[in-house]
Amino acid sequence: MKVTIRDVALKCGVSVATVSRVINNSDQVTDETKKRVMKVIDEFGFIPNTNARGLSTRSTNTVGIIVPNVSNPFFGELIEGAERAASENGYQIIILNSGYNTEKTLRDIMVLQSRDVDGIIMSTADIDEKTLDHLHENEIPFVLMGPIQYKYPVNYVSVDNMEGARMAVEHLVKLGHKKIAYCTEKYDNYLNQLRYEGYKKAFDSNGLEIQKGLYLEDSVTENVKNIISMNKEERPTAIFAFNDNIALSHMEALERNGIRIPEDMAVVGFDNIRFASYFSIQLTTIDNRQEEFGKKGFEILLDILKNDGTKTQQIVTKPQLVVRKSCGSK
Amino acid sequence: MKVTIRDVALKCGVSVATVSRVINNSDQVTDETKKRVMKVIDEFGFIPNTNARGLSTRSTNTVGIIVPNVSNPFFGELIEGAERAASENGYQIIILNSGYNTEKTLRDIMVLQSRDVDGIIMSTADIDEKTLDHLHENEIPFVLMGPIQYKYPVNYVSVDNMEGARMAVEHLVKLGHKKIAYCTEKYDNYLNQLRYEGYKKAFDSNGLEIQKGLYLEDSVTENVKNIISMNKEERPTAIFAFNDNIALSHMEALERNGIRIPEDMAVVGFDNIRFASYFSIQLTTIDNRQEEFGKKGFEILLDILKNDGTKTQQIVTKPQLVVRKSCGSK
DNA sequence: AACCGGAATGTAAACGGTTACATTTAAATG
DNA sequence: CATTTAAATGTAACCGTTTACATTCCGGTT
Repeated sequence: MKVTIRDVALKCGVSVATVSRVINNSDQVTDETKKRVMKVIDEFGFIPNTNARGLSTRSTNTVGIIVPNVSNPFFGELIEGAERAASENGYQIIILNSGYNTEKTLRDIMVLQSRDVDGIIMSTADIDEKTLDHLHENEIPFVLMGPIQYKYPVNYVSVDNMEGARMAVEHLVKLGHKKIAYCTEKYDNYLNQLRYEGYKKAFDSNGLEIQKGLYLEDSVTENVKNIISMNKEERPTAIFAFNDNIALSHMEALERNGIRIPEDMAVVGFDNIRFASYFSIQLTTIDNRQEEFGKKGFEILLDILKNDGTKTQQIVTKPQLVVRKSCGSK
Repeated sequence: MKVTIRDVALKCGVSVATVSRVINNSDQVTDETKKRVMKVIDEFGFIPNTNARGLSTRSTNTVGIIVPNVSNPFFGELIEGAERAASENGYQIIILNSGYNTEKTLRDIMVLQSRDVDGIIMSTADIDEKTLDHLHENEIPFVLMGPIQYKYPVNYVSVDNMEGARMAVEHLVKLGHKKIAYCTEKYDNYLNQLRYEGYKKAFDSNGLEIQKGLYLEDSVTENVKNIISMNKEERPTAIFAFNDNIALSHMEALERNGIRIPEDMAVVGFDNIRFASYFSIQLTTIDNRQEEFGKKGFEILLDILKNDGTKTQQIVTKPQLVVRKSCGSK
């Protein structure tokens, strides 16, 4: 049977209130009794029940994290950063996997609500207006990982996506590329929009025109089939991929078709996932490691919780170009 | 303010018991009242509080998962499999990141206890005798992912590690290799022991002797330095790595030193992590994908919880060799 | 010796659900 | 129409904490 605060109190010959005071180390209990109670707590292996505690204090020292895919190391890093920061502050995290599904995301939020989490950290990948409305109406403290547009200001932390894309494409332009494909995967969202803006900006500021037919948003196989079917005139000499995963799968498919990287095709990604640095891959990309963001995200949340959450914070970090070998430079 | 079951009851003009029956869809409430209550629940956006519920039922429909490193996709997959299975059965999971730290693991277990989780799924990577004793004494239902030795039988699911290692090395032997290094990273544990057993077995059954000095357990840099310092006589022609991560980092370091894979050195890994299949990597390895295990693990746990947990289950799956290009065969 | 005040401790009502048991309701039976 | 019975609903105790408020204790003042 589970040992409760009452068992401890009984054994010590004190009241539950006193035991409660001891485990919350209140200063209004004698050292002598504190010691006595502690001894019994140890002896009994008493662990205070967090749920009961939360029920009475309305705070569970828990924050929820919702990501689209836990097995994607990109999000794994985000979680790790947040978990570490949380842990250091005596908070625990509950992780939910939304599977890139907005419906499930909303359900996940309710699950977290039903557990009295103090706040939520979420990736923007699977959030829609309805979800934001729900968060707003229910006055749930939350921080988003990624940029967002909404009728009210929200807390978020993100890299400057437009600028990152611009830098990536600028890098290609500086290397002499003029036909640069934009490869994505039907990411019909704000993020894609921002990065595409950056892509355009790089062209504009260099007085270049974007070729027709180089916005590729089908499956990788389709895109690559498309590319190899182009004649020398049309075929891009470089690819800017929406993210590293897309870059890598395109690289793989291209190589399978005898197109060498970087000799025949330069490639830049976005995110700088861990594998991008692997010797045999060596992807040039924009740094967007999530661990730091996870940490920052939690800190903002904590700030909201401790102080009051009246003002929102937006943190946008400056992107960094990581030059490796996939563009042939260096 | 948060809306409670009492608010709903009041508004409907029924008792809390009835509302409770509705949300638990008990069959002893009229369709008519059920409908009426439901409407108010919707209208109010009432979400039953899981913690309060758990407090009175002693069951939270939650299982905890403890892994050493969430940002490692190997564990990510494990989590994903478990999360999916849990979700399908109306369970939620709390994920804790132990950071390969046995002390933190024990603390994590207590955290989960304090939250009244129904059971725990854990990787064996950071478990010691003391932890197992704690689990045992506190009668916590748990399932381990990986093999284990303990004075009592425990539930676990694992690939047959010895057999997997044997198959991997056998593959190398069949390709004509006689000097095969065993590369690990101070994994001074049961898993390593098992895989090393398999390594030996492959030698034994083929009437071969293991060369001296080919058990490499330093850092990657050290190991590779060690290898390239060997003369043609001693230098291994193949590597069996404790896992894919170690295989990959050795491959990278070797290539950096001008040793080509597979021409100069054949490599086999263990685990078949996702990146092992990448075109430019093409690592031959033993399949040990965790998603299926996560699922199985949860199912065992569920079985323990629903029925009673008197008998333990050990599931050991047959390993599968995945032949790619890192050994030059094919 | 009576009194005071602050520190230590105790009492009991929350927190938001569930559920055994009690009660009401309504239909079925003689 | 009175009685029985089963179904629907209500009452209140309980799950394990916290905490406002009440009480006791004890040394210090007059």
